[in-house]
Amino acid sequence: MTTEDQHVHNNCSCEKHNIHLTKIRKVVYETIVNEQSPIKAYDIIERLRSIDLKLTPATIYRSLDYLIENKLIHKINALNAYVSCTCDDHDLEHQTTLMLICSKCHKTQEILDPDLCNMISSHINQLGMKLEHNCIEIQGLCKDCQ
Amino acid sequence: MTTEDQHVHNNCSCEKHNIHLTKIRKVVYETIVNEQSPIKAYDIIERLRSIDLKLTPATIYRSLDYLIENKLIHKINALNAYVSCTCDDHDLEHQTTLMLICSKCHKTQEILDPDLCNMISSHINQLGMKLEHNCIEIQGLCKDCQ
DNA sequence: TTTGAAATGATATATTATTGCATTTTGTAG
DNA sequence: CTACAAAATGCAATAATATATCATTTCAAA
Repeated sequence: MTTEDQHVHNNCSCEKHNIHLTKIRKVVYETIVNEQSPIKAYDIIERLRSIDLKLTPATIYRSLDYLIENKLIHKINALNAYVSCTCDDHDLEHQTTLMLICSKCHKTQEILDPDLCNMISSHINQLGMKLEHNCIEIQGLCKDCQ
Repeated sequence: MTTEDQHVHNNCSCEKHNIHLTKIRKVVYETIVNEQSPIKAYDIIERLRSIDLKLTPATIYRSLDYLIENKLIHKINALNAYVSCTCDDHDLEHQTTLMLICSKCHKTQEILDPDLCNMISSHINQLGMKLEHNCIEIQGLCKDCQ
């Protein structure tokens, strides 16, 4: 696999949103986008080493941080792995997403459900808390793994 | 602080539920229970070293695994830290709990909300997925940190 | 009391992530 | 264009989190 035959599927137009994808950030992002399921940081390093890009952990983690900050990817805490954001429209104010994670095959599915999120949000508001993080991880068994 | 003046607050009667708390598991559990917020594995080691109990990471992690399996504690993936379960009644079939986490002070609050959990559960069922994990982490800012 | 399973000890190592400082690249004012 | 400052990356070391393996000990049941 070369970088040339990879494509960025995310609908976000980066210029429009002041997102600055350097060569390194771009190739890290593409590696994540082209993966079927969340990929680990050191696996990204291996992947890129195989196409003769030798990046150190520091570089990778800096790219990951940037991509997370700019909501192009999510970190899945349950897996210590990274997956691209599949939201359709980054123009919309980003709302909290639900990240469904299969405990067995580790595939993820990101869903936007304003109603459910509003319920969660208003529920924790009653406790004096304010929802902040943009991704709630929910673990279960996917259709194929039950 | 000595182990003697620490008390286990969890309402679970261990004998009743076939939970076998050895001396080590007990002191690890008590260390977690007596903490105000989630504590990290290596901090537990330090805490116990200060009362002359020298335990290795392997031992600590084995205890943590046991306590998690038996639902006496939760691992907070967002923090890589461990907190005691505050559910009142372990006799009830364990349902999924919501773990509210303050992104700033890292304090947690565990809530049981059958309605909300049922909504989440039925929602992901529609996608062919089955809820499995017993704890959903939700990050935000607590009352004191806003 | 034997004995076998469970728990722990001990050591090494794997995995995940950050820090600090040097160097290079890039955007921009002059 | 040039020079400068800020941003990004290179590089090396190390921190932080977690597991594997095998020996030894503990403990409860037969």
